[in-house]
Amino acid sequence: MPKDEKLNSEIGLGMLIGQVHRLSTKRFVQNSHKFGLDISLDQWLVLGPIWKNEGIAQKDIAEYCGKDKTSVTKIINTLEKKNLVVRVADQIDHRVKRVVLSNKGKELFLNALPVMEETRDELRSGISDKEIESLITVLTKVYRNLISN
Amino acid sequence: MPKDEKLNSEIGLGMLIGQVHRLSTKRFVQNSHKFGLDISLDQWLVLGPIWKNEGIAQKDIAEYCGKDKTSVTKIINTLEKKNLVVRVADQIDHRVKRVVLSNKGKELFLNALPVMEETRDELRSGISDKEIESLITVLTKVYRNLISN
DNA sequence: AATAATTAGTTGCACCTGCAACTATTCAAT
DNA sequence: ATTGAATAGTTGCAGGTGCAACTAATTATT
Repeated sequence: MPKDEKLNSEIGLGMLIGQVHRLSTKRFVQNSHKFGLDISLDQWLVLGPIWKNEGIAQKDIAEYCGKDKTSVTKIINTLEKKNLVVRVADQIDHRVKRVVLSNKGKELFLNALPVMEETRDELRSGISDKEIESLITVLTKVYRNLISN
Repeated sequence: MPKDEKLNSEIGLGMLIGQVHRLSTKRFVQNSHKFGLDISLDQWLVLGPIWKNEGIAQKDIAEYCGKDKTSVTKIINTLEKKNLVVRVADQIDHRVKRVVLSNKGKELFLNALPVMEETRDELRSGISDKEIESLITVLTKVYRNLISN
């Protein structure tokens, strides 16, 4: 049974979103390997706000990349195991932990930028900017439907 | 272009898709609880092809719902643990295992239909059919970009 | 000041995913 | 018929996710 037929007729929106999500995270990892790097999409997503805001608190990371705080805890665990970041206890509020990039972490982040580029281009290949824009517009509406409990 | 801007535009679409995916699977589970059921979106997705095609082989389930064969193996493990399906060895080709719904599985599938309906309606609330259609069209293009290795 | 409510982060459990390596079976080529 | 390639499914490992329950620290209430 040809994949395209099934696709047009019966595949639902939810399933389509799931497919695209899984395939694109997979593609990102594959591309990172092609560039000689070893980083997952989610690790990259967590690295981002730390790059932009050295010493950001974990709860703010969670907010930035829309992840659960437990997910952030665990991703930072693996980033710390890889010596890419360091947790520093806040000296004023002893509950919060501030996360800082190591030199290795900064290096990896910069090296991963082209991976992002390439993955993005592969995703959008043959699709006009106008189409991408409308995609983002509608997807954002769906997002808003979901985020409002 | 300043690095910060570039970063945002690069991450935008992928992150949005990730959010929508995670939030919608979450919403499905929440709704299933609201209906007094206990089923995950992925379990539902695997149940579907078995419902439509009693005795379907696992590799066909994987193709139908676009999942890895190992994922299918493990989801069917949990479905079997929940007594929703049964694996039956094929009498001709001893490699394949055919999966069959139990009565409990059939019942759950039917009871979960309204959960699907409701989740779908929540996702699409306030969005025109035309917009959804264009969303699916563009997303399908992205999908095709990704599926062609 | 003492108590209660919030907040940041962690942990354990159950589930989903991808990859590589593996078993067992069937099919193809000689 | 024997060997070799392909196929169906499983397993182990590492990672990501959500939920509930938990610790520790801070803030609000009285």
